[in-house]
Amino acid sequence: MKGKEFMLDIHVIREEPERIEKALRTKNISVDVNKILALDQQFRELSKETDDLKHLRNTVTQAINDKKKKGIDAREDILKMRDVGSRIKENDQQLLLIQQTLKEQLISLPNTPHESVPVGKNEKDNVEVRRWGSPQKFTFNPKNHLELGESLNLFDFHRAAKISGSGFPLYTGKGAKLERSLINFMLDLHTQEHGYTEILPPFLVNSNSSTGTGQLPKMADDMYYLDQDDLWLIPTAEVPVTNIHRDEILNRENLPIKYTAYSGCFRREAGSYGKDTRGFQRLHQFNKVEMVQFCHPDESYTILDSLVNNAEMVLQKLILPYRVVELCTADLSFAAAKCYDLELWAPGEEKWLEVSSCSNFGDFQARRSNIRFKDEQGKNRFVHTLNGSGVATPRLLIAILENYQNEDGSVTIPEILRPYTGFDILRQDS
RNA sequence: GGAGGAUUAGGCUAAUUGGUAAGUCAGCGGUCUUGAAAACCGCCGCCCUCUGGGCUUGGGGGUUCGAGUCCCUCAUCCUCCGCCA
Repeated sequence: MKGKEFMLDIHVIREEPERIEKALRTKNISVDVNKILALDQQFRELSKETDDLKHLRNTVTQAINDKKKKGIDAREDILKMRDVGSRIKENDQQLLLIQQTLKEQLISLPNTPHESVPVGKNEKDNVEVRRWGSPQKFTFNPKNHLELGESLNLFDFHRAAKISGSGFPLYTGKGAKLERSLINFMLDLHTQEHGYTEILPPFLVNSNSSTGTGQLPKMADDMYYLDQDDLWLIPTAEVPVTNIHRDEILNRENLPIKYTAYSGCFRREAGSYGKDTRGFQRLHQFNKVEMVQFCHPDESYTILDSLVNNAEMVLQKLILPYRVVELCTADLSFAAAKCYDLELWAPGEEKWLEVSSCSNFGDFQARRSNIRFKDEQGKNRFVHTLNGSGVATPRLLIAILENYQNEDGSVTIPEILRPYTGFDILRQDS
């Protein structure tokens, strides 16, 4: 049995079952660790017994070989081994069954929160870390992004619904150009100033990839699935980009490896109908620039801070007011050990909108995906993985339209974007 | 979609035509050295209840006392053909 199937280290569960149970409880997950330990125990006992049988077979089989070479009759040994062979086969089948059950249990266990994460019961216990910029004071009643976008002909949700259904964006004219400009601006920022290598990944991935980053098995209902080809539409570039190095041993000198990638993102949003669905707030398809890093275990929490800063720079260069929120234990995603969200202020909607989520996964994803490096002693160890949005465009577009709107209904383009858009203001008649 | 070839550990490469994976390079540790190189020794895929065992030749199955080797099946890559943006 190989260790790579496990996400939480079975050794850690063996040694500190209470700590794991307690840590998962802060994530609002109740797990019966004893059930897992019992399976593990059962597996190891039967495994030992079978290994002994195999040892017997190996030695006797070698003896048969020697006898045959010397011309001695070995029929008795062969007959004996026939029985041993069938017992081994039975045991192996039983072992496989136990192993599968154990694997199902382990693969469904979420990551444990880092000790520094504030313990909380729900999203209300998230902690605001800092704010940047100050919301504009309007001398008029600010419009929301839908009113602005429709009057400026930037997008068309009615026709999008005709083509695809609700929750799919259709950008038109300067709206489409603005969207493309945002993507290019962010990619240029991360590659030129933050040292990331640009990636343009596949948008469809197989089940192994989805399991590696932790989307499967828990999030299966939230992803689009193509039954005919057994492929999943990616909910984020995190999935294909992290899986670039699945089953690889990375060179220690190359760490940290930093990738940034644009991708379309596809989410079924099952169960979230009705809330926050207006306009660009929640979509089945959207664009996002993602940052992914692979690093030495000792560095991951330092790198998390810089990752958050990289994402913040997008918002600062666009001069948009935002706040940084640290998620409490209960609000952490399945695979995350620690996570910060960036939220933009939207004066038209009058609320904070999440545009980025920056997480450290520790060795959780690396363990599932078997991504390792050789450490200073030449031993293979799992890397740590991190990723963060840098950033998602729909809510960024909302914030730009609503923060940069003028009294006459026009919208000024943030200065940093103008080289990309080629225009500096959006007017009704242009 | 069809035909043929290929897949051995981090890389590269062997294995009596069925007899239980041999080497090499890189890397890590050690001896030696003022230091380095060279040389030599050990480690260098995974698991276990670790002075010892077991597993591992792309994945899964079969035949056999015994499979890298024979059979079936799937995956990936290469070449050719067909179709097509």
